[in-house]
Amino acid sequence: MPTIATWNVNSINARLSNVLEWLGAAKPDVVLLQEIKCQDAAFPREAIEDLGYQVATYGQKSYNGVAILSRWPILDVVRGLPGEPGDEQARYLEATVDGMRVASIYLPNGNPVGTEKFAYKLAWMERLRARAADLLESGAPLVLGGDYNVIPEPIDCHDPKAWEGDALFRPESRRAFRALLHLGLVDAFRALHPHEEHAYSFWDYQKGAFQLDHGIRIDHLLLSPAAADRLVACAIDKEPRRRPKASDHTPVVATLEDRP
DNA sequence: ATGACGGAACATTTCCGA
Repeated sequence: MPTIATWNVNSINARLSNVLEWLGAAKPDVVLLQEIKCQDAAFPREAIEDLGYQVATYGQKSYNGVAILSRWPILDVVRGLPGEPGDEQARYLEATVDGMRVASIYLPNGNPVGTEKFAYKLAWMERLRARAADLLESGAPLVLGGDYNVIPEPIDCHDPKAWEGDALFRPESRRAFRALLHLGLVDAFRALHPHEEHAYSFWDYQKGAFQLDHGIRIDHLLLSPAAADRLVACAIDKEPRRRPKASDHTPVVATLEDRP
C-alpha cells in the first residue's frame, strides 16, 4: 500500500545522510519535504534519484524551500501558492503523483504576533483555504501535507500555557486551520488517534526539549474525502529525531489503501 | 527580559526559526 510522508528537514544539505538513511529504511512512496534551504540547483537530486525517486523542487536561497519525492512520475507541477503573484517565498509545491494531487506546504511561522509576519501567515492560510476549495471540486484524492506551523488543539502540545499567545497557537491561527478541516479535509493522524497524547512532530533543539518530550504537533497530512476513505494508518516516526545532526522535526507517514 | 540550538551566508556576526 502506498505511503506518503511529510518532513521538515531543516536544510536538505545539512540533513542529507539522515534523509538518505531514512528513505532507505522507511521506503516511503511519496515524500513532501519542507525547509530545504537551498536553490533548486543546490538540491542533492542525484543522491535521491539513486534511491529510486523522482524529484521536484521549489527552492530559494537560505530560507524556506519545498520539494516532492515520488516513486511515480511527478506531473502537472505548480510552483507557489496561487493568489499572490508577488509572493517570492518558496513555501508551496503541488503536483499529481499516482493519481493523487499532493502539495508540500511550509506555512509561515507568523511570530512575532502583531507584526506583518503574523498578518502574512493569516493571509497565506486564507489563500491556502481558497486553493484547497478549488482542488476539492474535482473529487480526486488530495493530500495537503507539510509544516503547518499550527498547534491545532491543547492536546497537541506539552504545555498549552507556554504556547499561549504564540503565533502557532493563537486563536486566529487555530481557527484558520479549522477552516481547512471544515472544507472536508481530514487530519490523518488525529482521525486515527483521536485521544493520543505526546504525539509530537517537533521538538526545539534547546533546553533538552526532545529528551523531556516537550514537543508540539505541527506537521500535518490533510486528506480529502477520497483520500481519507483509503486511509489505513498514520504514524509519527520519531527515529530520525533521535539521530545525531537531526532535524528539529520528524516525519509523519500515512498509509493509503491501493487505488480502487 | 534573555538565552538556550542550529543552519546559511555579503560569515568570527547576523538573521531566522518555533
